[in-house]
Amino acid sequence: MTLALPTRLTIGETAARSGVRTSALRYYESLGLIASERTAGDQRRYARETLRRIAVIRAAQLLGLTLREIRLALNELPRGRTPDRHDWQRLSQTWRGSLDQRIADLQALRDRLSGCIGCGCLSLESCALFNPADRAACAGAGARYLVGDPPNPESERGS
Amino acid sequence: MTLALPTRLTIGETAARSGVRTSALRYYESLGLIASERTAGDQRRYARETLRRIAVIRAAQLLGLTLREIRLALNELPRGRTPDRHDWQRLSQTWRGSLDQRIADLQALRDRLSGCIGCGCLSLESCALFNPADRAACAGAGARYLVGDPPNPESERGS
DNA sequence: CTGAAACTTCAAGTACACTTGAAGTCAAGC
DNA sequence: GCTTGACTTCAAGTGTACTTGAAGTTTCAG
Repeated sequence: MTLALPTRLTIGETAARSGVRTSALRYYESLGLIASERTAGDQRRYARETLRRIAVIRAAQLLGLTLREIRLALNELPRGRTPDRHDWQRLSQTWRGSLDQRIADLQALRDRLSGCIGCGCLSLESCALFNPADRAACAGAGARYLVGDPPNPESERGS
Repeated sequence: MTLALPTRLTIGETAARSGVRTSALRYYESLGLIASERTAGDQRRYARETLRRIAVIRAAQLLGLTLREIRLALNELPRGRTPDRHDWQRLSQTWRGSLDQRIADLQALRDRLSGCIGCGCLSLESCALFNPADRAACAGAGARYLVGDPPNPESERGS
Protein backbone atom coordinates (compact mmCIF):
# COMPACT_ATOMS: atom_id res chain seq x y z
CA MET A 1 0.00 0.00 0.00
CA THR A 2 1.48 3.22 -1.11
CA LEU A 3 -1.48 5.18 0.25
CA ALA A 4 0.28 7.78 2.34
CA LEU A 5 -2.17 9.91 4.27
CA PRO A 6 -0.82 13.40 4.51
CA THR A 7 0.95 13.68 7.81
CA ARG A 8 0.61 17.42 7.97
CA LEU A 9 -2.64 19.22 7.49
CA THR A 10 -3.18 22.85 6.55
CA ILE A 11 -5.30 24.90 8.88
CA GLY A 12 -8.14 24.76 6.39
CA GLU A 13 -8.02 20.98 6.18
CA THR A 14 -7.86 20.73 9.93
CA ALA A 15 -10.85 23.04 10.25
CA ALA A 16 -12.85 20.99 7.74
CA ARG A 17 -12.06 17.72 9.47
CA SER A 18 -12.60 18.90 13.00
CA GLY A 19 -15.58 21.15 12.38
CA VAL A 20 -13.79 23.99 14.14
CA ARG A 21 -13.24 27.22 12.27
CA THR A 22 -9.79 28.36 11.31
CA SER A 23 -10.10 31.42 13.46
CA ALA A 24 -10.82 29.20 16.44
CA LEU A 25 -7.84 27.02 15.65
CA ARG A 26 -5.56 30.05 15.59
CA TYR A 27 -7.12 31.14 18.83
CA TYR A 28 -6.53 27.75 20.42
CA GLU A 29 -2.97 27.87 19.25
CA SER A 30 -2.48 31.33 20.69
CA LEU A 31 -3.63 29.90 24.01
CA GLY A 32 -1.25 26.99 23.78
CA LEU A 33 -3.96 24.34 23.41
CA ILE A 34 -2.59 23.05 20.14
CA ALA A 35 0.70 23.41 18.32
CA SER A 36 1.78 23.58 14.71
CA GLU A 37 4.84 23.44 12.57
CA ARG A 38 5.38 26.09 9.95
CA THR A 39 6.26 25.89 6.28
CA ALA A 40 9.06 27.94 4.80
CA GLY A 41 6.39 30.53 4.01
CA ASP A 42 5.20 30.59 7.63
CA GLN A 43 1.98 28.71 7.09
CA ARG A 44 0.72 26.31 9.77
CA ARG A 45 0.87 22.58 9.34
CA TYR A 46 -0.88 20.44 11.91
CA ALA A 47 -0.04 16.86 12.76
CA ARG A 48 -2.96 14.45 12.31
CA GLU A 49 -2.78 13.80 16.00
CA THR A 50 -3.97 17.35 16.51
CA LEU A 51 -7.42 16.29 15.32
CA ARG A 52 -7.76 14.12 18.36
CA ARG A 53 -6.59 16.93 20.54
CA ILE A 54 -9.20 19.24 19.08
CA ALA A 55 -11.93 16.66 19.59
CA VAL A 56 -10.87 16.34 23.19
CA ILE A 57 -10.95 20.11 23.58
CA ARG A 58 -14.51 20.30 22.23
CA ALA A 59 -15.61 17.42 24.41
CA ALA A 60 -14.11 19.10 27.45
CA GLN A 61 -15.94 22.30 26.61
CA LEU A 62 -19.17 20.36 26.64
CA LEU A 63 -18.25 19.33 30.16
CA GLY A 64 -18.19 23.00 31.03
CA LEU A 65 -14.44 23.37 31.34
CA THR A 66 -12.84 26.64 30.33
CA LEU A 67 -10.09 26.64 27.73
CA ARG A 68 -7.68 27.51 30.48
CA GLU A 69 -8.62 24.42 32.44
CA ILE A 70 -8.45 22.32 29.33
CA ARG A 71 -4.98 23.59 28.59
CA LEU A 72 -3.87 22.65 32.07
CA ALA A 73 -5.29 19.17 31.64
CA LEU A 74 -3.67 18.75 28.24
CA ASN A 75 -0.38 19.86 29.68
CA GLU A 76 -0.50 16.74 31.83
CA LEU A 77 -0.08 14.72 28.66
CA PRO A 78 3.51 13.66 28.01
CA ARG A 79 5.51 16.28 26.17
CA GLY A 80 7.58 15.10 23.26
CA ARG A 81 5.95 11.73 22.79
CA THR A 82 2.64 11.15 21.05
CA PRO A 83 0.03 10.47 23.72
CA ASP A 84 -1.03 6.84 23.70
CA ARG A 85 -4.22 5.09 24.66
CA HIS A 86 -3.24 5.10 28.29
CA ASP A 87 -2.62 8.84 28.34
CA TRP A 88 -5.98 9.66 26.84
CA GLN A 89 -7.65 7.22 29.17
CA ARG A 90 -6.20 8.92 32.19
CA LEU A 91 -7.48 12.25 30.91
CA SER A 92 -10.98 10.97 30.19
CA GLN A 93 -11.04 9.35 33.61
CA THR A 94 -10.35 12.71 35.24
CA TRP A 95 -13.15 14.41 33.36
CA ARG A 96 -15.59 11.60 33.75
CA GLY A 97 -15.84 12.40 37.44
CA SER A 98 -16.88 15.98 36.88
CA LEU A 99 -19.22 14.87 34.14
CA ASP A 100 -20.92 12.47 36.54
CA GLN A 101 -21.16 15.29 39.03
CA ARG A 102 -22.68 17.58 36.46
CA ILE A 103 -25.25 15.03 35.47
CA ALA A 104 -26.15 14.49 39.11
CA ASP A 105 -26.49 18.25 39.61
CA LEU A 106 -28.80 18.54 36.65
CA GLN A 107 -30.88 15.62 37.83
CA ALA A 108 -31.22 17.27 41.22
CA LEU A 109 -32.23 20.48 39.50
CA ARG A 110 -34.80 18.61 37.46
CA ASP A 111 -36.34 17.17 40.60
CA ARG A 112 -36.45 20.59 42.15
CA LEU A 113 -37.88 22.18 39.10
CA SER A 114 -40.87 19.88 39.29
CA GLY A 115 -40.97 19.61 43.04
CA CYS A 116 -40.32 23.18 44.01
CA ILE A 117 -40.89 25.74 41.32
CA GLY A 118 -44.04 23.94 40.34
CA CYS A 119 -45.23 23.31 43.86
CA GLY A 120 -46.71 26.69 44.56
CA CYS A 121 -45.27 26.57 48.04
CA LEU A 122 -45.39 29.91 49.67
CA SER A 123 -43.02 29.05 52.48
CA LEU A 124 -40.22 30.66 50.55
CA GLU A 125 -37.80 30.53 53.45
CA SER A 126 -37.81 26.76 53.59
CA CYS A 127 -37.87 26.14 49.87
CA ALA A 128 -34.65 24.66 48.57
CA LEU A 129 -34.64 26.74 45.43
CA PHE A 130 -34.93 29.90 47.46
CA ASN A 131 -32.06 29.10 49.75
CA PRO A 132 -28.92 30.69 48.38
CA ALA A 133 -26.56 28.48 50.42
CA ASP A 134 -28.27 25.42 49.11
CA ARG A 135 -28.23 26.67 45.60
CA ALA A 136 -24.55 27.44 45.91
CA ALA A 137 -23.94 23.87 47.00
CA CYS A 138 -25.89 22.62 44.03
CA ALA A 139 -24.04 24.89 41.65
CA GLY A 140 -20.76 23.24 42.70
CA ALA A 141 -18.30 21.65 40.33
CA GLY A 142 -19.75 21.44 36.88
CA ALA A 143 -22.12 24.31 36.71
CA ARG A 144 -19.82 27.15 37.62
CA TYR A 145 -19.24 27.96 33.99
CA LEU A 146 -22.92 28.28 33.34
CA VAL A 147 -23.93 30.53 36.13
CA GLY A 148 -20.50 31.43 37.40
CA ASP A 149 -19.99 32.25 41.06
CA PRO A 150 -18.95 35.85 41.06
CA PRO A 151 -15.23 35.77 41.82
CA ASN A 152 -15.65 38.47 44.43
CA PRO A 153 -19.14 38.38 45.96
CA GLU A 154 -20.60 40.62 48.66
CA SER A 155 -18.76 43.81 47.99
CA GLU A 156 -21.61 46.28 48.11
CA ARG A 157 -22.80 45.41 51.55
CA GLY A 158 -19.56 44.62 53.35
CA SER A 159 -17.84 47.39 55.31
CA MET B 1 -50.93 37.49 64.43
CA THR B 2 -49.83 41.01 63.70
CA LEU B 3 -46.59 39.75 62.20
CA ALA B 4 -46.60 41.62 58.93
CA LEU B 5 -43.74 40.49 56.73
CA PRO B 6 -42.49 43.46 54.76
CA THR B 7 -44.26 43.35 51.45
CA ARG B 8 -41.64 45.45 49.72
CA LEU B 9 -37.97 44.67 49.90
CA THR B 10 -35.07 47.00 49.21
CA ILE B 11 -32.61 45.90 46.59
CA GLY B 12 -30.13 45.05 49.32
CA GLU B 13 -32.61 42.83 51.15
CA THR B 14 -33.57 41.17 47.92
CA ALA B 15 -29.93 40.55 47.11
CA ALA B 16 -29.29 39.05 50.54
CA ARG B 17 -32.31 36.77 50.34
CA SER B 18 -31.78 35.64 46.79
CA GLY B 19 -28.02 35.37 46.83
CA VAL B 20 -27.84 37.53 43.73
CA ARG B 21 -25.85 40.74 43.87
CA THR B 22 -27.51 44.10 43.66
CA SER B 23 -25.71 44.88 40.44
CA ALA B 24 -27.14 41.73 38.92
CA LEU B 25 -30.62 42.64 40.10
CA ARG B 26 -30.37 46.05 38.45
CA TYR B 27 -29.10 44.31 35.36
CA TYR B 28 -32.01 41.86 35.37
CA GLU B 29 -34.37 44.76 35.76
CA SER B 30 -32.77 46.61 32.87
CA LEU B 31 -33.44 43.54 30.77
CA GLY B 32 -37.04 43.37 31.90
CA LEU B 33 -36.65 40.12 33.82
CA ILE B 34 -37.90 41.60 37.05
CA ALA B 35 -39.78 44.76 37.96
CA SER B 36 -39.81 47.13 40.88
CA GLU B 37 -41.79 49.95 42.33
CA ARG B 38 -40.02 53.12 43.37
CA THR B 39 -40.12 55.14 46.55
CA ALA B 40 -40.61 58.90 46.52
CA GLY B 41 -36.81 59.11 46.52
CA ASP B 42 -36.59 56.82 43.48
CA GLN B 43 -35.27 53.79 45.29
CA ARG B 44 -36.34 50.33 44.20
CA ARG B 45 -38.76 48.24 46.22
CA TYR B 46 -39.32 44.67 45.18
CA ALA B 47 -42.39 42.58 45.88
CA ARG B 48 -41.67 39.37 47.81
CA GLU B 49 -42.90 37.49 44.82
CA THR B 50 -39.85 38.72 42.99
CA LEU B 51 -37.75 36.33 45.07
CA ARG B 52 -39.46 33.44 43.39
CA ARG B 53 -38.92 35.02 40.04
CA ILE B 54 -35.22 35.41 40.74
CA ALA B 55 -34.94 31.81 41.88
CA VAL B 56 -36.60 30.72 38.67
CA ILE B 57 -34.19 32.86 36.68
CA ARG B 58 -31.19 31.27 38.36
CA ALA B 59 -32.61 27.81 37.89
CA ALA B 60 -33.20 28.51 34.24
CA GLN B 61 -29.62 29.71 33.86
CA LEU B 62 -28.49 26.38 35.21
CA LEU B 63 -30.48 24.82 32.40
CA GLY B 64 -28.34 26.77 30.00
CA LEU B 65 -30.94 29.29 28.95
CA THR B 66 -29.85 32.80 28.13
CA LEU B 67 -31.41 35.70 29.98
CA ARG B 68 -33.17 36.62 26.79
CA GLU B 69 -34.79 33.22 26.56
CA ILE B 70 -35.70 33.36 30.22
CA ARG B 71 -37.34 36.72 29.74
CA LEU B 72 -39.40 35.35 26.91
CA ALA B 73 -40.50 32.43 29.06
CA LEU B 74 -41.35 34.69 31.99
CA ASN B 75 -43.37 36.90 29.68
CA GLU B 76 -45.67 33.93 29.20
CA LEU B 77 -46.70 34.32 32.81
CA PRO B 78 -49.91 36.29 33.29
CA ARG B 79 -49.37 40.01 33.38
CA GLY B 80 -51.15 41.86 36.14
CA ARG B 81 -51.98 38.92 38.33
CA THR B 82 -49.56 37.18 40.66
CA PRO B 83 -48.57 33.90 39.03
CA ASP B 84 -50.11 30.95 40.82
CA ARG B 85 -49.05 27.36 41.26
CA HIS B 86 -50.47 26.44 37.93
CA ASP B 87 -48.54 29.17 36.12
CA TRP B 88 -45.22 28.13 37.60
CA GLN B 89 -45.99 24.52 36.90
CA ARG B 90 -46.53 25.22 33.26
CA LEU B 91 -43.20 27.03 33.12
CA SER B 92 -41.31 24.26 34.87
CA GLN B 93 -42.94 21.74 32.57
CA THR B 94 -41.60 23.60 29.55
CA TRP B 95 -38.09 23.64 30.88
CA ARG B 96 -38.15 20.12 32.15
CA GLY B 97 -38.07 18.85 28.60
CA SER B 98 -34.89 20.67 27.70
CA LEU B 99 -33.40 19.66 31.01
CA ASP B 100 -34.09 16.02 30.25
CA GLN B 101 -32.53 16.54 26.83
CA ARG B 102 -29.49 18.12 28.38
CA ILE B 103 -29.04 15.28 30.82
CA ALA B 104 -29.34 12.78 27.99
CA ASP B 105 -26.75 14.70 25.97
CA LEU B 106 -24.34 14.68 28.85
CA GLN B 107 -24.87 11.00 29.44
CA ALA B 108 -24.13 10.34 25.79
CA LEU B 109 -21.01 12.44 26.08
CA ARG B 110 -19.96 10.49 29.15
CA ASP B 111 -20.28 7.23 27.29
CA ARG B 112 -18.26 8.60 24.45
CA LEU B 113 -15.64 10.02 26.70
CA SER B 114 -14.92 6.58 28.06
CA GLY B 115 -15.63 4.70 24.89
CA CYS B 116 -13.93 6.92 22.38
CA ILE B 117 -11.41 9.31 23.79
CA GLY B 118 -10.11 6.61 26.03
CA CYS B 119 -10.20 3.89 23.42
CA GLY B 120 -7.02 4.70 21.61
CA CYS B 121 -8.74 4.02 18.34
CA LEU B 122 -6.72 5.27 15.43
CA SER B 123 -9.50 5.04 12.89
CA LEU B 124 -10.25 8.69 13.38
CA GLU B 125 -12.56 8.88 10.41
CA SER B 126 -15.06 6.47 11.92
CA CYS B 127 -14.82 7.72 15.48
CA ALA B 128 -17.96 9.46 16.70
CA LEU B 129 -16.11 12.15 18.57
CA PHE B 130 -14.16 13.03 15.47
CA ASN B 131 -17.17 13.35 13.28
CA PRO B 132 -18.29 16.97 13.23
CA ALA B 133 -21.77 16.22 11.92
CA ASP B 134 -22.32 13.78 14.71
CA ARG B 135 -20.99 16.15 17.29
CA ALA B 136 -23.25 18.90 15.99
CA ALA B 137 -26.21 16.60 16.42
CA CYS B 138 -25.15 15.88 19.97
CA ALA B 139 -24.60 19.52 20.76
CA GLY B 140 -28.26 20.22 19.97
CA ALA B 141 -30.68 21.89 22.29
CA GLY B 142 -29.12 22.20 25.67
CA ALA B 143 -25.48 22.56 24.96
CA ARG B 144 -25.53 25.48 22.62
CA TYR B 145 -24.85 27.90 25.41
CA LEU B 146 -21.83 25.98 26.52
CA VAL B 147 -20.05 25.53 23.27
CA GLY B 148 -22.23 27.72 21.14
CA ASP B 149 -22.70 26.97 17.51
CA PRO B 150 -21.19 29.88 15.74
CA PRO B 151 -24.16 31.86 14.46
CA ASN B 152 -22.56 32.14 11.05
CA PRO B 153 -20.32 29.13 10.40
CA GLU B 154 -18.31 28.36 7.28
CA SER B 155 -17.56 31.85 6.12
CA GLU B 156 -13.87 31.54 5.49
CA ARG B 157 -14.11 28.75 2.99
CA GLY B 158 -17.27 29.54 1.13
CA SER B 159 -16.81 31.66 -2.00
C1' DC C 1 -31.22 66.92 62.69
C1' DT C 2 -27.30 64.52 61.46
C1' DG C 3 -24.19 61.14 59.72
C1' DA C 4 -23.40 56.84 57.70
C1' DA C 5 -25.04 53.09 55.18
C1' DA C 6 -27.62 52.10 51.44
C1' DC C 7 -29.29 53.63 47.60
C1' DT C 8 -29.30 56.11 42.54
C1' DT C 9 -27.53 56.49 37.38
C1' DC C 10 -24.42 55.97 33.79
C1' DA C 11 -20.32 54.78 31.53
C1' DA C 12 -16.75 51.89 31.30
C1' DG C 13 -14.44 47.61 32.48
C1' DT C 14 -14.01 42.38 32.81
C1' DA C 15 -13.93 37.59 31.32
C1' DC C 16 -14.69 34.16 28.00
C1' DA C 17 -14.55 32.46 23.46
C1' DC C 18 -14.33 33.60 19.52
C1' DT C 19 -15.15 36.36 14.77
C1' DT C 20 -14.23 39.92 11.52
C1' DG C 21 -11.60 42.93 8.66
C1' DA C 22 -7.66 44.96 6.60
C1' DA C 23 -3.59 44.45 4.31
C1' DG C 24 -0.52 41.65 2.72
C1' DT C 25 1.97 36.74 1.50
C1' DC C 26 2.09 31.81 -0.05
C1' DA C 27 1.06 27.66 -2.78
C1' DA C 28 -0.50 25.32 -6.55
C1' DG C 29 -2.95 24.40 -10.86
C1' DC C 30 -3.01 25.90 -15.52
C1' DG D 1 4.70 32.81 -14.46
C1' DC D 2 0.37 34.09 -13.25
C1' DT D 3 -3.81 33.98 -11.00
C1' DT D 4 -6.62 32.63 -7.29
C1' DG D 5 -7.76 30.65 -3.13
C1' DA D 6 -5.79 29.77 1.09
C1' DC D 7 -2.99 31.44 4.07
C1' DT D 8 -0.50 35.23 7.44
C1' DT D 9 -0.73 38.85 11.45
C1' DC D 10 -2.79 42.11 14.29
C1' DA D 11 -6.24 44.98 16.09
C1' DA D 12 -10.75 45.61 16.90
C1' DG D 13 -15.48 43.91 17.33
C1' DT D 14 -19.27 40.65 19.18
C1' DG D 15 -22.36 38.64 22.61
C1' DT D 16 -23.38 37.20 27.25
C1' DA D 17 -23.53 38.34 31.84
C1' DC D 18 -22.28 40.90 34.84
C1' DT D 19 -19.03 44.17 37.94
C1' DT D 20 -16.83 48.41 39.13
C1' DG D 21 -16.35 53.26 39.88
C1' DA D 22 -17.60 57.96 40.18
C1' DA D 23 -20.53 61.27 41.73
C1' DG D 24 -24.41 62.27 43.82
C1' DT D 25 -29.12 61.23 46.70
C1' DT D 26 -32.12 58.84 50.14
C1' DT D 27 -33.22 56.59 54.29
C1' DC D 28 -33.20 55.84 58.94
C1' DA D 29 -31.22 55.06 63.63
C1' DG D 30 -29.76 57.76 67.22
